[in-house]
Amino acid sequence: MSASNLTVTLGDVAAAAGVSVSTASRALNGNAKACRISATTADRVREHARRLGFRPNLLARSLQSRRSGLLGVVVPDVANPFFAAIAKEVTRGAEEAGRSVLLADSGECNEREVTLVAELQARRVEGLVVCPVGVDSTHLEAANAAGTPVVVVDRGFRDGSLPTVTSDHRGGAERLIEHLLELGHRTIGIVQGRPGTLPNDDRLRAARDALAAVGVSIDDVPVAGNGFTERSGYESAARLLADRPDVTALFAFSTPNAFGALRAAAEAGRSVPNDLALVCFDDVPHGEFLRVPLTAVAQDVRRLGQTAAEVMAERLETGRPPRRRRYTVPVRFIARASSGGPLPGAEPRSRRRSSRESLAAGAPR
Amino acid sequence: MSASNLTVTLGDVAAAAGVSVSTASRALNGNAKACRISATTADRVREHARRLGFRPNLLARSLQSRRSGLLGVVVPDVANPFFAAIAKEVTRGAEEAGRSVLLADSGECNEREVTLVAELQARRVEGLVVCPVGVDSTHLEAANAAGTPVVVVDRGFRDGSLPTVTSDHRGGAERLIEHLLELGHRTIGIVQGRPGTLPNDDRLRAARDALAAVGVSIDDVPVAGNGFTERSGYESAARLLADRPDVTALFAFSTPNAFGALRAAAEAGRSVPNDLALVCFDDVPHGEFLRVPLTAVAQDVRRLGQTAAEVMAERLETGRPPRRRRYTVPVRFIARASSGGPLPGAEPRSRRRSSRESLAAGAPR
DNA sequence: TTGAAAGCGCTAACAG
DNA sequence: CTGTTAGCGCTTTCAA
Repeated sequence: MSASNLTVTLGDVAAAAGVSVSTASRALNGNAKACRISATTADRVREHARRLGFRPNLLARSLQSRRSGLLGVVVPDVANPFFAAIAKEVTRGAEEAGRSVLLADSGECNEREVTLVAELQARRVEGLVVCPVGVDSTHLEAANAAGTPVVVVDRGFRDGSLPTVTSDHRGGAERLIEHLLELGHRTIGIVQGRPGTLPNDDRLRAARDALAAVGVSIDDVPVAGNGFTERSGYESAARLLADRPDVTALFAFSTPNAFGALRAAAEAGRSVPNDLALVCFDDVPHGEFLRVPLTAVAQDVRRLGQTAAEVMAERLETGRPPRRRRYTVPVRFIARASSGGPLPGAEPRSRRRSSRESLAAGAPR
Repeated sequence: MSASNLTVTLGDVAAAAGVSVSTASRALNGNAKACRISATTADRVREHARRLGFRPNLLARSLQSRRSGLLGVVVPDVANPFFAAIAKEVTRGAEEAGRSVLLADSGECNEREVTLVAELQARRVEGLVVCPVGVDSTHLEAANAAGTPVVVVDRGFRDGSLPTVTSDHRGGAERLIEHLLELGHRTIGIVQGRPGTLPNDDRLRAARDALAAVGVSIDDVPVAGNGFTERSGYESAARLLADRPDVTALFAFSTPNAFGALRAAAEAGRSVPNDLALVCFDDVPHGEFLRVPLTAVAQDVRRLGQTAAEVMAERLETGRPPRRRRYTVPVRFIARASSGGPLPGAEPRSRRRSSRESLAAGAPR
């Protein structure tokens, strides 16, 4: 029996085989041919390595080769299926490239993110894929400048130099607003997520723009909310419905926001979609089994992760900086029951094809 | 400006400060006092370290100290919220203990799991938390024996020596069956998950036992299914409903299984809960917004992960083997609409308090 | 075809 | 109080 033994070193194998460590190293690394090691010697070394259960120490190898084979991944909440899906695709990509993933959870806390990034750098990760908390990017810019390539996913920063992969937030928001406009809605309440983050602000701006385009003044667009959570959705929707009883539709910026809004609507005695239309950014798994299936814009989370993985892989393999700074992944509009039918008394209005839509660039390839 | 610079070594700092590397090392590791380094020297070293942006190379430190500070985590599918939640808790626990997590995704493939475990061992992880694919454990037993402590979560192995953290599968299954029995059901179809895995087989056995206890012969319990997926749920439920039109209730072993069964029921023209009761193991987030809220047994996923983290932490900190081999986390029964009301013509039957229930042991502390 | 030796960056005995 | 020395386990010139 040759149970693998973590304490057996290359030296032990070499000794057992009666060769030097350098020979053993060469024999085991397939450099046999290249380094002109005799077949018999190579076999002997391999045989002894097997017998002793030799497992090369990757820490030592990394130290010497200056290549850790590690990729750092930082997300605000691993338990969130959205980030979990991204982590999965990135992990898969890394493993295909022979790298392992060091996963860290920032818990939506910027300071923690800073610490974690430093820690990962100390472990000499070769690259960093980060879904940042989103308020500050100096630590990421610094890491990138210091030679650890950084790719940012989901949330990002309006300026700066980091390659960023996001969904087409603007296109998606615009599409949802257009949909509501088609149905005759004009007073649309916005249940936003976390202000200051790029996805939130992009969606908000796009929504306002789309409304402004049909003459709805910005003051006539009630907005509330302070996070992508159900709680924020509930509280802000409740407030919105109380303050502005004239809203006929709600646009929630996340599914938790939408579920919160659903609760608030129910408590306010407004049934969806009859007394209130509801649309949301992000789809919910098994949405078809909901009591009120939600009209939504689905992000292609896997593609988000894959794109990040590809951008990182290219950066790592070629050593060249990324081709672009922004990679925008298209979203998918799904009309379902929650947005209801045309508002009574509304003149039908056909959807004007959005200029953005055709711009939504896919990932390379 | 002192941008952190990954290429600055301890030697550089020492040179700049005009001391030897050992002095520099001691000054920076807080061993100043213990090693009687003069305060001024220590300060000078620290100052230069800061100025140069020195970041200690953890790979080198790990190699020398023989402590990688790494914990390996292997799950069948990171994108699955269940495993993501476990990964999160374990990650949190590891980070609290100053360790980083190497995350790997086995993709439900046993061979891949074997490879990944070997890879993680090569990276000298100090411990391994694994949600195994579940068919073979020799590689895990080997790792454990070779000195890398292994903790198994969710799926596990009936025999072997690995400490295992699971939900109370038997108690949960028994509870659901009891519930259906109370409502008067006697012909209950089982939409199982992946046969051969411990959770599946434990649930199946408990369900059969509970039915046998009221005189339902094992041949009268139709069972179908080959995975925890929606597809398996759909196909097996369809088959079950076709072959045994007399079933009045279905017990799905996972939420995807349940959603599949829901589709199959709809296609078979049986509405839930009126023409067919449905219960399932595992809860679904936002279950209250489903058209037919599902009666379920919810696993305490976070506690599953926390327990695994604790068991691992204790093992790592004390060096002692775990106190027990099985850690069973209680589940929570939630009655909702999908199981319907009492079956017409069924004599009411009060629930016999299960012997298992009181046995469901919590995690230590 | 193989070995000796140097060194990756760090820590820790052991001497001063 | 601080420097010297010897590695941790591996790869890789450079010689032989």
